[in-house]
Amino acid sequence: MANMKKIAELAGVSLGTVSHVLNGTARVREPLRKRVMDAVHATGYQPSQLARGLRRDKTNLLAMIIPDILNPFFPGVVRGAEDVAFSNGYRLVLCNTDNDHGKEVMHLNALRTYLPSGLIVIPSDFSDLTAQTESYRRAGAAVVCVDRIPRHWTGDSVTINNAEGAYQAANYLVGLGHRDIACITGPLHLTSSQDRLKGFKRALRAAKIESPHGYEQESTFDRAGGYAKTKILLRMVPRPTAILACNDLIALGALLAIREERLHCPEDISVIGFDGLDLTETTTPQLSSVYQSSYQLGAAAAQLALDRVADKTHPVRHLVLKTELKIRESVAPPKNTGSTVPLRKSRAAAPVLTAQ
Amino acid sequence: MANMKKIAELAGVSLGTVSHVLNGTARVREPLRKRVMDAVHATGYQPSQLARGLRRDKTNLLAMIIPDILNPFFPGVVRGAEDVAFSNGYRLVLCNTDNDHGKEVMHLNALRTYLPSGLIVIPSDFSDLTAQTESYRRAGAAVVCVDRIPRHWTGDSVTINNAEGAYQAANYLVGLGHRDIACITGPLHLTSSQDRLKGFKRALRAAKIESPHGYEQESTFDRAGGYAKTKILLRMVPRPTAILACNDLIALGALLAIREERLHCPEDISVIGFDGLDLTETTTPQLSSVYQSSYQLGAAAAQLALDRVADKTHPVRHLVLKTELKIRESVAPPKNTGSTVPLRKSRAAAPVLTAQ
DNA sequence: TTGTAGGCGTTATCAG
DNA sequence: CTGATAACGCCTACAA
Repeated sequence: MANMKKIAELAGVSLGTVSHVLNGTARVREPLRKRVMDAVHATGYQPSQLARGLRRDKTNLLAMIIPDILNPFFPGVVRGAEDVAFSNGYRLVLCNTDNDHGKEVMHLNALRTYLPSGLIVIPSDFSDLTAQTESYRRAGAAVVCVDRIPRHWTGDSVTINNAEGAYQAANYLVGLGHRDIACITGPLHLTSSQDRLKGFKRALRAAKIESPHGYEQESTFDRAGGYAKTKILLRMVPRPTAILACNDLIALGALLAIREERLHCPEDISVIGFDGLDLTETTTPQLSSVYQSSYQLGAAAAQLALDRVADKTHPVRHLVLKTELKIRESVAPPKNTGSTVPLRKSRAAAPVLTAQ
Repeated sequence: MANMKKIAELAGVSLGTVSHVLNGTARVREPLRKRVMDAVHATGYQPSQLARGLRRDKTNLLAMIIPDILNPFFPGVVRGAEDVAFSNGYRLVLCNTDNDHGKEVMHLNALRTYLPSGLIVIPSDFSDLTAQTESYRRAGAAVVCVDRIPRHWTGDSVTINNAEGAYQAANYLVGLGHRDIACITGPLHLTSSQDRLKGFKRALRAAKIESPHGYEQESTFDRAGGYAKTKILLRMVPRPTAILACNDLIALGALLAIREERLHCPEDISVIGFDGLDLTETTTPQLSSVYQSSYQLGAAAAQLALDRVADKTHPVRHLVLKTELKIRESVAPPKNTGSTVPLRKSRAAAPVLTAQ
């Protein structure tokens, strides 16, 4: 592989001049410059990122740490980050933690000595990352925290407005006439889960609704959890007429449990999910959901990181992206308040409604 | 950040000894060894991957190039590769090409000078990669091609048995009594698409079925393509009674088009997808599909790469993974041959069948 | 068994 | 404006 020395020989200039031409670090006279560039093109020379990084104390790598790319929420985040990174000449090193703090630390340690310019991290469930990430900052890397923010986090961050999103969803159900509204939350040690629950409760409080104790069920962020918790909810008296599922996978499990109990969504029970994944469009009924742009989340995070690379003294920013309530087929008024025609009419076997 | 020199000072030994201890490249006497390790632990020292890579002419990075992580097929591949990489001490640099050969080349060029140990690539649609990847081989990297194999590819590769998978699916439809079977293929410049079509045709030939010309529709590998092509198919005379969609997203589009035309799957028309994504379980009806393990695909690719890193002289391998036909709700015998009870009975509004 | 020194490919500093 | 030259941190002959 060609190196600078060879280019210098070919162009008949010194090594330093080649570097100056390549980095624009000094105004080199045109004839020399051209000779250098010709040699570069002739050989297909590309500078060694390894040597460059070693010398500059920094590479064009961004470390990205996420729980699990198999969870359909995360590909969007990764893609958003990669696009912004790529268009700025950076590359992404992707690491999955499975929400395992040990793995997270291993990745963090292993990548630091590559001297990435930035670190974009969606923390594993239980982690307090300040210790680990501090060493990145010391190494000059820009650290951005995404989606879930550890307590006491002081660096840049991007989240969505979890509380507001949940509030709007719950409020919509209230507006439809629902009074018996349950919530299946995500793991409550996550800030995002906590905030969604807060928003849910605020909506109920505003409507002066008091829920039975078991109406709030904590679940894992997956279908199995949603299924299990819904089974519990469906056995409660009074049975809830609506469920706010704090992510779409939970909602998927809820739909499954509802069908298995020979109930119908939305006629017997309404369901709203959270995230607005593509799969909400292909379920039956189509799933209403609090949409958030995972792509924007990732893109914003990468941009924040690159901004900080460019200016270390920039004041810390906490970006909060908006959610959007997308109502599809999975919600309807409760049976006993027949104020509105149900949204789905095509299913002949649907239970007859009391009004209209 | 601590470096080897500092460790040497702390332990009161020479720089070379530290290196020997760390790399096990010479048998260092225990007391010295211990002093070195103590210093390492005390400082939390980790060797600079940049310097090490520069010196060794190779890093513990694997470059992974895929079309688009947002396509639900690819996260599994990435995860499989990352798991194998991680458990062997390697990290993955992830690049999306959007099937854009230009982008692919940019990524390839940008990553080469990081001296990754391996390159795992799912080629962009049109690319002949031999030129690009040759430079990786020269740089000592192990190159593995996954899922789609360029013509004339001579290196290691992993694919699935596309032809056999499609054959089995088509054959199953034939066995059910279908004679009017259409196929919506992926882009036919991809080997995977070609092979699936071949398998489809072989099954029909074996059953002595001759299809009208338009029964083979070429589509992009997405929902929109599947939707559009299905619309075309549904207007043909005779209308096909079954469709083999060459991936699940196409099948999703087919389901949508069928519903929009007020037809029913599987009563009016059967659909089988390809890939066996999770989403096939949550559609209505649940989608039958030719399952392949994207995770295994990625894991095998990474393993092949690491094997070659360990032994450059290993003979070239072409792994071909098996598919498995998963029959769910989206297939039934054609209406005019009432040999079997349809699989779905729950929908009251379903058209009456001619027999049974 | 341990220490020394050269060099991997860059960049940056500093004379000319 | 151009050219030497010294690091960056590590590995590895080779010498002791």
